[in-house]
Amino acid sequence: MSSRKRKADSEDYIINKINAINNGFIINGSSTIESSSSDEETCKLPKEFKSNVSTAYVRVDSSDKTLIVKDGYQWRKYGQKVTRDNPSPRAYFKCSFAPCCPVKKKVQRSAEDPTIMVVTYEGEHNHMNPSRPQFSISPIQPSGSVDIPALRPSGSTATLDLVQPSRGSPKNPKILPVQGVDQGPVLQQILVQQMASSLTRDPNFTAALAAAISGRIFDGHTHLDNS
DNA sequence: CGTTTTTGACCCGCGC
DNA sequence: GCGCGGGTCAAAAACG
Repeated sequence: MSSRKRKADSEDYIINKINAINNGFIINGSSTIESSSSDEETCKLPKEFKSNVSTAYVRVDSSDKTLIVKDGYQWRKYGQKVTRDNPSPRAYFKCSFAPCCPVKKKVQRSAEDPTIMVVTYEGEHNHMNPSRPQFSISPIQPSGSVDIPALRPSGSTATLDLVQPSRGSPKNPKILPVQGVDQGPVLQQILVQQMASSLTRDPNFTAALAAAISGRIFDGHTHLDNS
C-alpha cells in the first residue's frame, strides 16, 4: 500500500511530458455508427450498436507508469486488468462528466514501446467538453489536456491501420502499431505539426476533433452539458 | 463529506 | 462442455 498516489502528480507529469515531447498520435476511427437515433441516448444503455471506436496513440515517456491520459474530459477509472498480450496493465475509464455518458476509454501502454500509450475511445460524448463547447479554437490557456488524435484523411495508408478491437481479434498478438509511428517520419511530422498547432491553441479542440473524426459529434443534439 | 481510486471477484463470450 | 481471457461491478480506502 505504498502506491497510493493521486493522479495529480502524474497528471501534471504527463502533461509536461507531452508538451515537451512531440506528440505523435494517430487516431484510427472505425465508425460503426448507426443511422440516426440521437435523441434518446441521453441516459440509456447503449445496447444498440453505437460503438465508435477510435484509437489514439499518445507518445509519452516510458517513465510514465500512469495510465492517465488527459484529453479534456473527466474520466473515472472503473477497472484495471492485465492482459496476456501486454505486460502493462490496461486501465478502463468511464466518462464522469455526464451522468450517463456511454463513452468508455481504454488506456494501455504499448507492449514493446513503453513510450507509446494506446488510448481507445468507445462511443461518443453526450455532452460537450467540460471546459470547451464544441469546436472552438481559442487561444485559451493550456489547461493541461493533451494527447489526441491526428486527423487522418483518407489517402494515407502508411502506417496506421492497426487498431484491433478488443473483443474481436482472435489472434494477432504481434501487431505493433507504434512502430509505424516511428517509421512514418514524414506523415508523422505533418500530423504532429497539425496536432501540435491544435494542441497549442486549444487542447480540448483535439478532443472535439477526435469525436468528430470518430464519426460525428452531436451537432444539434447536445443538450445537457451545463450542469 | 463527496468523489475518485484501488483491488478482487464475478460474469460473459469465444475457442477448442 | 470446459477453460481462458477480457470486461465490469462492487466495496473499501484515500484524497481534495
